[in-house]
Amino acid sequence: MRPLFHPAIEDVQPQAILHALSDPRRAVIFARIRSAGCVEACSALSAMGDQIIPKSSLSSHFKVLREAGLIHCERHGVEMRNRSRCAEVESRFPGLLAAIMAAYASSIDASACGTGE
Amino acid sequence: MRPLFHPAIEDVQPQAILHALSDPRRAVIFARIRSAGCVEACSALSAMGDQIIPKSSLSSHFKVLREAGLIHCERHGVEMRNRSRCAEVESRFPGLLAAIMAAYASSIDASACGTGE
DNA sequence: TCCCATAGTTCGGAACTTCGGAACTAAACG
DNA sequence: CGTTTAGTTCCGAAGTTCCGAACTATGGGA
Repeated sequence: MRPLFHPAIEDVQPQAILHALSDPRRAVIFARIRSAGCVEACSALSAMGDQIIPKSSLSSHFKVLREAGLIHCERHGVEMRNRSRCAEVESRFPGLLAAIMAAYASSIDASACGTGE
Repeated sequence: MRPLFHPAIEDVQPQAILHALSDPRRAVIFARIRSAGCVEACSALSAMGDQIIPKSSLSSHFKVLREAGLIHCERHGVEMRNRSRCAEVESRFPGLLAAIMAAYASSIDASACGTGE
């Protein structure tokens, strides 16, 4: 297929990161890759809570995360290995990812107090 | 005219903030309101560098920022006074705005510093 | 080797969002 | 009351996102 494009860390733009993470489903995908440390296949992420994300949507979410500079994707046999690029992003934009992920975590906490989700 | 809607701080969602600030023009508008401390009229912001933002677009950018919980808008005579809600947002999502604005500032530095995109 | 299964990508159309000009509303002032 | 200034609403064009169907790439058997 075509070689996957990954931006150099110095070309990563804050608006791309914010846009990528402004979709809650992408934020969850990224959170999982980030906390899994290094590797997670796309298919492992298709079931998200009670809803299923179609493959084509998942693929484009991964593309957005990749092109924003948030993850690194590499083919390994038949599946894709996804690593977060947290360390690089952290050195370019200190505190950004931590603050964003903490904000999501606290808003999930808050909504868990009342309703399901 | 209409009673302007402002979300309560506990209803503010991180995805709305990220979405609002993922547009560089809105980020610049917000940065100016934030650094001006309290008040800035819409019209003061229509000239942005070399490009002019039409009134209707500006109006909807303000609406997005307001509904994301980032600014407070109030009519004063014929013009609008816009205050940032930084302190409230900071107490709900500590470090978030600072990290985002610092990221933008550093990416502007980097692009001003020689190459440009 | 060929065929199949699995994992992801691309295509394309429907649904949604954003942009911006023209028309509108609201307040201030003569 | 008419005019000016500041901002909003309306609406069509342009752009983006979503997701099913068709496609491509890789690995494993017969």
